Amino acid sequence: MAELSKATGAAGGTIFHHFKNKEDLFLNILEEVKATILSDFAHYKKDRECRNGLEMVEGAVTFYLDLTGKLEDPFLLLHRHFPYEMAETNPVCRACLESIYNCLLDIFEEGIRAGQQDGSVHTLSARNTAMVMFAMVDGIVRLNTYRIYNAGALYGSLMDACRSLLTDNGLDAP
Amino acid sequence: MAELSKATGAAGGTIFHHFKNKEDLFLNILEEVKATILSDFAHYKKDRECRNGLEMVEGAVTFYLDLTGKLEDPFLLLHRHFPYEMAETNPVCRACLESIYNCLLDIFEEGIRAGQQDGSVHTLSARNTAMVMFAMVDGIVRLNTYRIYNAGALYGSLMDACRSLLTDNGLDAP
DNA sequence: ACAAAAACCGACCGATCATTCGGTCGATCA
DNA sequence: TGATCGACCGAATGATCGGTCGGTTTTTGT
Repeated sequence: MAELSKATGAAGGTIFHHFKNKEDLFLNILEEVKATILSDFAHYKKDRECRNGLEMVEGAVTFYLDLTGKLEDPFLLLHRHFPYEMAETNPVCRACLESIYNCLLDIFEEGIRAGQQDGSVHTLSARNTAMVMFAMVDGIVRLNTYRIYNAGALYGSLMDACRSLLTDNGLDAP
Repeated sequence: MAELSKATGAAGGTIFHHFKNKEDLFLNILEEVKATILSDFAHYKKDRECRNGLEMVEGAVTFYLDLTGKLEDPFLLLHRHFPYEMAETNPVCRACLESIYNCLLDIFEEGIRAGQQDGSVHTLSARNTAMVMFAMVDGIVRLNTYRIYNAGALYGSLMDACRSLLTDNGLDAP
């Protein structure tokens, strides 16, 4: 709170004039993060152009990488443990997190489904594949922010991995 | 500290008789986590049997999934933000984290390299592919522990994804 | 058996925490 | 002009935090 007070220039007590308590403050921040991500996604969705489903997924990966770069602090927040701990008891927090993840996952899933129809993607369960891909991309982003390795050099390999995930020989099939 | 005191049955002051301060205490815990993981890895490495590199990698994924299930608390710690924040100023902490991640990554890399030699794996950069695969597997584990989704049902799709990553048609090639 | 050492206790300390509250200030409207 | 309002301040609050310390108990070595 002291840091926030200094950063905003507002006195300590003023913050509690606008927010009930710390939890309420955090929830407002989280809602704003959600709004930003959903809005960025809407803009991206509107003016993207791609020839097939595979390109849509590739665009989604690039979009996510750009997004995490542009919104470094919000994603640092989403990579912390606290919000998920809070979500276990606070339904508002849980709903907010689910909205964010659903939005991010939908970008991948939509591309996969489109690719399945036009033949550019060979995979059975679109949702499952979307989650695995998201886990992969987000895992790289995390490796990058924690700077144990220079994972920034991995973006090329990451895109290659995504492509081979989607264009394999039907290993998902029973 | 109060929780720890209650859990161990030791009085507050007694803990500080054995550890210099909280940071020292945390570092000791982290070192023990490292020792446990490295030891578990050594045992796994000793009595595994696999016919080729691809099977080695698949075994590594299964090993990692088992490990995160068995050592739920230690991996919860590794999925928090704090250790990585501490690693930025504390070289001991950083070295400890690097040891853990190097160990985990090496399992994957070793299998990939073996597979490249026996022809069961088609990929160029073994280290990069190992990191991408690790990010994917660990990403799924994180999704699972945070319980936003029931990611436990994804282990099948995860293994499929790993296979198609390793047996693709050389998309990694220039 | 006994002394030295180590382990242990819990009251206590200062610092910091989130939060409260009495009061100031400038804008709005009668 | 004067009354009412919300925004704002910053000192004060009690709770909790990591850490200390004097004294007691247990273990160890001889």
